[in-house]
Amino acid sequence: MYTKRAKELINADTQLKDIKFLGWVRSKRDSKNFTFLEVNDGSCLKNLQVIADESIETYENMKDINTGASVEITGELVESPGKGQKWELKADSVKMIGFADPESYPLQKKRHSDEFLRQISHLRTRTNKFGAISRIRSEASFAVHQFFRERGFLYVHTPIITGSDCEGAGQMFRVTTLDDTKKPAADDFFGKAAYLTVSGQLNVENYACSLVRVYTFGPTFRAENSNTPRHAAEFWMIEPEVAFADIFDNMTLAEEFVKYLISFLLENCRADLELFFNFVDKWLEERLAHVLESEFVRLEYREAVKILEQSGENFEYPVSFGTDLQTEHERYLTEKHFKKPVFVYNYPKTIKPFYMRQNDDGETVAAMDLLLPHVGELIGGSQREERLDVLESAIKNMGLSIDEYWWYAELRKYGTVPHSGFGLGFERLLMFVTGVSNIRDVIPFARTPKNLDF
RNA sequence: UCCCCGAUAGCUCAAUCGGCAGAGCGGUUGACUGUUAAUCAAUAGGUUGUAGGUUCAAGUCCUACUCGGGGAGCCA
Repeated sequence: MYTKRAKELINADTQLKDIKFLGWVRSKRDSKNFTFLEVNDGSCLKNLQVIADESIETYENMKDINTGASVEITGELVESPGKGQKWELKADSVKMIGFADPESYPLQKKRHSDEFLRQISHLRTRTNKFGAISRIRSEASFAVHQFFRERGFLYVHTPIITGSDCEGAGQMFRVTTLDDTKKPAADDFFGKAAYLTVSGQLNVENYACSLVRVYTFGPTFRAENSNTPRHAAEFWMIEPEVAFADIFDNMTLAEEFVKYLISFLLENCRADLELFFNFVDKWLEERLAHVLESEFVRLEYREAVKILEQSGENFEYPVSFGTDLQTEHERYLTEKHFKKPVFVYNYPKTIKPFYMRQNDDGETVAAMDLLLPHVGELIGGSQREERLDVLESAIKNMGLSIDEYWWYAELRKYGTVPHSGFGLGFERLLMFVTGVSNIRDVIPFARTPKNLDF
């Protein structure tokens, strides 16, 4: 007896005897003398069709086997006489492992709304769409590691708990064991205030300045009260950091990385992606192909402002040097003007954090954002300030304490090197690749303001 | 956090001017010898998000709140 997954059986080359198969019933179609079950085990998008004749000994079990039940089937994989599938499992025995009460089981064969499925996140991976997302997410994670490993990067596990009270990106969640948070932080577990990380960047820079090519890939937390389809309080971020690399090397790496991930998924998740091409976004396949073919635009912030000023568009927010680009501006650049991914770089230093490298013009820093059509900002990164005196005055000018960053500054004191890196929001990438429009649907159990179920 | 929209059966939605609470799907029961979101017949299922208010009468109008969606800000 061989236990097999649906993926192996559906792609089998020959008939197979003595097969054991385990999974959950997606649908049941019965007639007087026989029953068809569609059984899914999550190994692939397709269900395995099981046919059980009333003559088998265990046929009586069938009356309790309804949509949602877990089952163990043994039998023979044979060519299916029906249309729609090559193989089917002809059951010698059907056994119910776990009952699912059809009166209350919330999933029906018909399509459900994403909003409804979010309320049953514990069951939604039993649908085609969320099963597919789960497989794509897993494969994409693997591809991230493979991309960096092929290029000699080391994977660094940067801490989740941080003591820096300002990492330069958003509000932080406090971590405490105090029963009263008004007590002095000196009495707390770490003897100082602690937070969940908003970025592994400062730590991973340390490693780049000895191991040259490194990256982090882990959970990241923002306590911003953001109520949008693109933000979550807990998300996964990929942050490569490379020594001896400038802002242009950084953009080259980012472009290669994004293209690699898309190609990898098109090759390895074809069947799952087709669900999204067919039912989620009809332009998706074309858009992905277009990104792979395009050379990403590299546009200085100053140039971007000029293009926007001369666009003739009636923007709600005016464009001028020194203000950040608004969503409407980003969309104009990626969706109307260039119609492809755009790097915008060399932003005014007044709107960017202290660690970005100051350019010789005295006004801008070597920051870069990658903007994608229909997704917006996928990547934010920069060349880092490697000159100790410039860094220290930037920290001071932003009203931060140099003492807090002594270890970060010492990288510049001992054998400093130019280095660059970026952060890529993993869920945003998944949204782009699948066309799914809400971040809550590409992460298993979403954490967003006022939502901490499951 | 701000602006707009919404919440009616398990799900997706309808309900005219404020006047008897409806459909499809799903469920249940039955029929059917190869089904494919099976088909056919019958049937059950409701404190209309919560709390107030206006009215002879509220799913429908008003107020607050909760949750959801879209947009904005913040950002990945």
